[in-house]
Amino acid sequence: MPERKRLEREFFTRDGITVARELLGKILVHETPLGIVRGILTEVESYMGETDKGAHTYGGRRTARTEPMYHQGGTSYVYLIYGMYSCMNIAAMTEGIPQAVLLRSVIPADEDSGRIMRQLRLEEMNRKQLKRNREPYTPENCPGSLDRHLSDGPGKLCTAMHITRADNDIDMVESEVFYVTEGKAVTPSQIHAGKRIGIDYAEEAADYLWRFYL
DNA sequence: CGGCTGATCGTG
DNA sequence: ACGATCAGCCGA
Repeated sequence: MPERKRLEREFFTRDGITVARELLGKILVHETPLGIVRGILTEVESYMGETDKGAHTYGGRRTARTEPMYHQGGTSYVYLIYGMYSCMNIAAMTEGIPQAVLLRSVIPADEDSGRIMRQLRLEEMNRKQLKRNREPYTPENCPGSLDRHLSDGPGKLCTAMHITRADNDIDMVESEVFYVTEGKAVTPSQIHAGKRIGIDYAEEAADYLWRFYL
């Protein structure tokens, strides 16, 4: 199979809504010690700078944590949420304009990727089993929810693709191991829009249709 | 399938 | 103190 073309700077230096919609169907690639993991992006959300009450950068909050959102389009922004999960974003626009796209869901792009995602998610579930003093799951006896919900949420996506805060503030246009490539064709009619999830505190911004999914 | 809840820790 | 969440548990 021919190598897919990587997305260049021009793709990411557009507004956060355009970049979000255009990312659907593209392939997120992470080269890890376990092998290359490829996920087809199926759900994303836009976070639109200093005026978006749902965004970490609302009101111009520029701190050590939010700094990557202010960097040029194509920069990764990975942060810890609820003390135990990572969330992965890609910055849009140019330096100084803190728009970003939260990556909410992928499906494995090939069999190898599916195997790696399953292994990483299983390891994560077993760390919790251990703490609860329960028997670890095996690839055979694990609950069906593992496959049904392999990487269909921002935290699960990061676990399945081995994305941690070590991957924060990476330029995904230049990186050799963490980048996005062309994927499958998506037509406008395949793109659905809904309210963003988990930002009830954002008042009217909680109702904006800035979540996009296939 | 939908609703509820505890877990857990870096950040400001 | 507060989350851009998740899994497990419950009832329908």
